[in-house]
Amino acid sequence: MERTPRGGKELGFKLIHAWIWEYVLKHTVGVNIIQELTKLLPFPTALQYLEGLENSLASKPAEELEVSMRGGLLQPALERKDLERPLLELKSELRTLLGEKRVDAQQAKVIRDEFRTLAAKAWILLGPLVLEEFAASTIAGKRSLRAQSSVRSPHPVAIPDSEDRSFHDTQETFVDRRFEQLEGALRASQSELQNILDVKIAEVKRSVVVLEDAHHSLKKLVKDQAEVCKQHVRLKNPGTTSQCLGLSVLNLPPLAHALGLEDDNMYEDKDRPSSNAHCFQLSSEYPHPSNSQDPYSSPSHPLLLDPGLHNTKETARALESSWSPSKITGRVGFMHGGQREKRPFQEIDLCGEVLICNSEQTVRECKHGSTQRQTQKKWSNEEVELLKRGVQEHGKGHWKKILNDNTDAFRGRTEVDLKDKWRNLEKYERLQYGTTSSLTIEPHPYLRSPAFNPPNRTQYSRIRFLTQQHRDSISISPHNTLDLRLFNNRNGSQSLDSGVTSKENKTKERKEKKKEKKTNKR
DNA sequence: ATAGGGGTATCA
DNA sequence: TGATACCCCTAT
Repeated sequence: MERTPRGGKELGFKLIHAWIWEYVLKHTVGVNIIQELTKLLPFPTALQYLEGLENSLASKPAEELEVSMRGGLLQPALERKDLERPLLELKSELRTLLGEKRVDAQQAKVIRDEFRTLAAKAWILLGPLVLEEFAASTIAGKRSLRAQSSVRSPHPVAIPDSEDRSFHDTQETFVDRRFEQLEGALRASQSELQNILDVKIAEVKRSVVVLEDAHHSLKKLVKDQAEVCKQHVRLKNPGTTSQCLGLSVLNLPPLAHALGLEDDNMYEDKDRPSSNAHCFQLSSEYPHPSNSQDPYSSPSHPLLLDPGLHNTKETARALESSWSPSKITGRVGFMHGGQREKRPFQEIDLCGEVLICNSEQTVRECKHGSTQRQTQKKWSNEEVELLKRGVQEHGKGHWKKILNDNTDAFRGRTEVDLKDKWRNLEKYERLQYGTTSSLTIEPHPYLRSPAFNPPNRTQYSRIRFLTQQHRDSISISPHNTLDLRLFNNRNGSQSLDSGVTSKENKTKERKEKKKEKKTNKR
């Protein structure tokens, strides 16, 4: 039987060694670790394995060999994942040990043993590839061995050319040189990445400045506009002026702190904290972002502009003409559909210039001859208890049944009221429905410090609206200058007016649509 | 009839 | 003044 030339075995040895090192290098950062590993990696197991394979190869006819290889004799016994995980674990352990510079003999032995096992496994994984080269370089022409493994080495190993001096180098030199190459490449890519990162950071910083400027100018604009609006629109409840003009958004915390701001669901009601107290309780777990080390702490939300469109002078006039005070006085006490037992209406001051209209909603009501808003009626404890019992009995969603069960207690309420109340109970008292025992207060998963109160539903919907509305008109040009098409050249008022017109048109369209519907019904 | 979006009166 | 409680509208 022909003995395999010595060179073949050396090559195989080098290959697997180099591969292991490439692998380790790829997953390791510190040079000291690599140095330490060098001492721990004799690979005797792999060597033995190789010798065993060599012998069995030498004693078998070629056809049989090929069959057995195809049949899976040399197929990798491991998935790469299986190899990777323990190696990574080992690596982190090594890093810890080396970081403390206390690798005692016993620890070293454990590590060495584990690495031997891994090396053996690595050999199994790499076997077919190595053998292919092995066959080609040693017994070329005599045997045709082609490993049919579908598995490829994750890190292809450069096979030293036979003319290359490195082929004759000692094992250590070979590996060392490979390290230098790889380390150099690593360093180069790292500095390249750092450069890219620096450029990006600079860009972001510039953008932040631009956005802050924009924010300030927009804020000023909003305030000015708001002053104008206030002069022309008198609200029924002056306390809600800011609310109706959307000025509350001006007081928002820096939104960019909010993780996942882009996520629309973030500020959904279900995600809101049940109370500030609860927030406070949770704040220790989730410190306020301002406590973090982030040097790019963000400015406030850049698009905090409320056009206050339906509260402009024009709108106010339109409202006055379409909704005369006398009409309203006449309508007090109107029974809406006759289905609901009305509670007494609120006194409305129609004298002078009090304009009782805060929103489109009210406009619609007036236009269609509906009544004014019901006065609020507080839910009594009894009612709430009845509602809870009803939900337990009939289940959530069967409001009519619940209402019919207690027509007296729920006098003046509709099934919709029950539904709304239950919604609030769920929302703010974390009430669950179903079994009796589940009617409890549960800790809310929303985690936020009290210093950061997310915008409420109204605020958020405004922000969303405004962001959408102004997305096209405000943008950052490629030259990092703010493109304030809407506000440039002191044409702000004009541009804004045109915005009003379009908004009014939309409102008109809606109204007309409604009219059409009504007439169609008739 | 119900669910869910949304406005606003009122509370703390 | 922000947050909640209550009420209203409308698609399904």
